[in-house]
This record gives sequence, structure tokens and C-alpha cells, in this order.
Amino acid sequence: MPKETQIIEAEGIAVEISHPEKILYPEAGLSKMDLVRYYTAAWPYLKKFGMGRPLAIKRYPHGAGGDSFFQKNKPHNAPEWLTSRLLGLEKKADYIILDKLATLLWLVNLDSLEFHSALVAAPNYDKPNLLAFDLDPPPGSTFPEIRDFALACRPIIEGFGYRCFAKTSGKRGVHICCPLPAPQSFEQVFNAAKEVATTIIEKIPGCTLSLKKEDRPDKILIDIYRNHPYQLMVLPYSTRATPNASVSMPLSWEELGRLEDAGVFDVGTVVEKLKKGKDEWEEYYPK
DNA sequence: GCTGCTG
DNA sequence: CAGCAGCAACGCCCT
DNA sequence: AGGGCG
Ligand SMILES: [Mn+2]
Ligand SMILES: [Mn+2]
Repeated sequence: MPKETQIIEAEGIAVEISHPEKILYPEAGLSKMDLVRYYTAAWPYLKKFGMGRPLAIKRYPHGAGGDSFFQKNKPHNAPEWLTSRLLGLEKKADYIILDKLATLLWLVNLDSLEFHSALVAAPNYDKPNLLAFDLDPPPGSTFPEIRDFALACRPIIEGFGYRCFAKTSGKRGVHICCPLPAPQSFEQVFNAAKEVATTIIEKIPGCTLSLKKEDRPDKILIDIYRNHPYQLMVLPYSTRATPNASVSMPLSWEELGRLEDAGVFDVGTVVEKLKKGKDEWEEYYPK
């Protein structure tokens, strides 16, 4: 154990943070401990969506801007309290399950700068409990363009009977999440997403379902493939590996409508907003 | 960040 | 003993 | 069979 290792207590579990002052975001000057503090502050909100979900983490051992890799299997050296479960179509990947703050912080110690999850949650590990529309802007477009597209999608999606909530992706896009009253199969959920998206394509110009780049040089991709089995979406309140440590931020539709730049939500501003604001996704969660 | 393999 | 590789996944679409 | 796509 490195000399400068610090022990953090999270809900009664001790988590070792090695090199707590290691800089993970050089441009923003944020250390590993800064990230520990961010996730501790965001946890009461993050857990409302993330609790019980299988994780995939994106790790940056040399900080944002350095080499990175995805990891979904539980590391061999994980502590005994870290929950995991064999999932996937072949049930062969040992996914980390997000069921406590200590899990998040133990993964931060491994230089995880992004937390992604599948659309399923305990105890229904085979059935998604939401529908996801990942709106991916074309290169060179501005945030107001993808913002206005999301706003135009809302009444169409609601017309199919879904409630829908928006968040920034933390990078350039917008995610629309539709909670399901009861979990449905991946096949049902994907077919539903495709039906809705096909209507969006008919009603709004400039968007496509095709992943092929040549089909969409300047079109918005409605990425419904997040709804395929065990595909991933970045969690609400997850940081991203951007220079300013931007965050995937859940918003009210009113606040999204006023937003000119998604980059204003970062590790610093989000904690301030949470301190005084209410959770803009309050209505997402059943009472 | 850490383990396990390879030279 | 030190240096270094590995650390994800789905299905669709195309060659 | 293999690569690109997100
Ligand atoms: Mn290293
Ligand atoms: Mn996206």
C-alpha cells in the first residue's frame, strides 16, 4: 500500500484511496480526492437512478486525456463487499452491481472517470425498466441544435404514452429516458424505441437511425441501439473524461430549453446546484 | 491501478 | 526482477 | 469470417 493511502468511510465501509492527491483532470486541477468528494455529494441523487444497475466503467490510469479502457468484469482484487453478478445474453460477464456508495468510491480509486450502466436493475436483471433515446449530434453542430431537436421529440414520445425526462450526455449530446411502469423484455423495449423513432424521423427532418457515417454527414443520429441487450448508457450524474470534468446532468424540460451550453455542468457547478436545487427528475421515480 | 505473464 | 499487456459488449450492416 | 459503428 502506498504511503500516502487515505482511508475513506462510506456508509460504514472503509475504502482505500491510494494517491489521493493524484491529479485526474489536469486542466481543471481536480484530484482523485476531489472526485471522491464529488461522488459522495452526488450519491443521494445518483443512486435514485443507478441503484442496483450493472456497471461498466471507463478508466483513465493517467487521467483525462490519457489512455483509457472500459471494464465491466469485477476486478480480481475486489473487496468481498463488492457485489457482482453474471449477466449478459450468455451470462458470462461478472458485472459489478452498483448497490452502495463504497462501490463508486472504490472504482474512483481505480481512476474511473465515467460510469456507464445497462438499462436493467435489480432484481429484474433481464428486463429493462426504461426506454432510452440517445441523441447524437453531427460533428460541427451546436448545442442549441440538439437541444431543440430533443424538445421537438418530447411531444412525439409522449404521444406514445411514455413519460420522458432529459439529461445532458456530459459531452455533446442529449439523452431522453422514459421510465417504464413495469420492466419489459429487451425485444419489446427495442421495438418500442424503433417505432417511436420511426415516427420522429417522419415528422422532423435532419435525423436518421443509420449508424453508417456516410448516411449521416450532418444528421442527428437517434441512437436507439442503447436498447439492445446489455447496451450501455452513461449514468445521470456521471462525470465524463472531458477537460473540465463535465457531468451528465438531469434537467427539467424548462431548464433544457434555456440551456445554451451543456458544458456548464461540471464537478464544481453540479454540487453547488444540488445544494440549493431540487432534483429535476423527482417525478421520474415512483413515490 | 493493479495483476500476471514473459524475457 | 523489471517491463509490459490486459482490463467490453451488443447486433446490425457491409465487405 | 471479419471490421466499423455507437
Ligand atoms: Mn501507470
Ligand atoms: Mn450519445
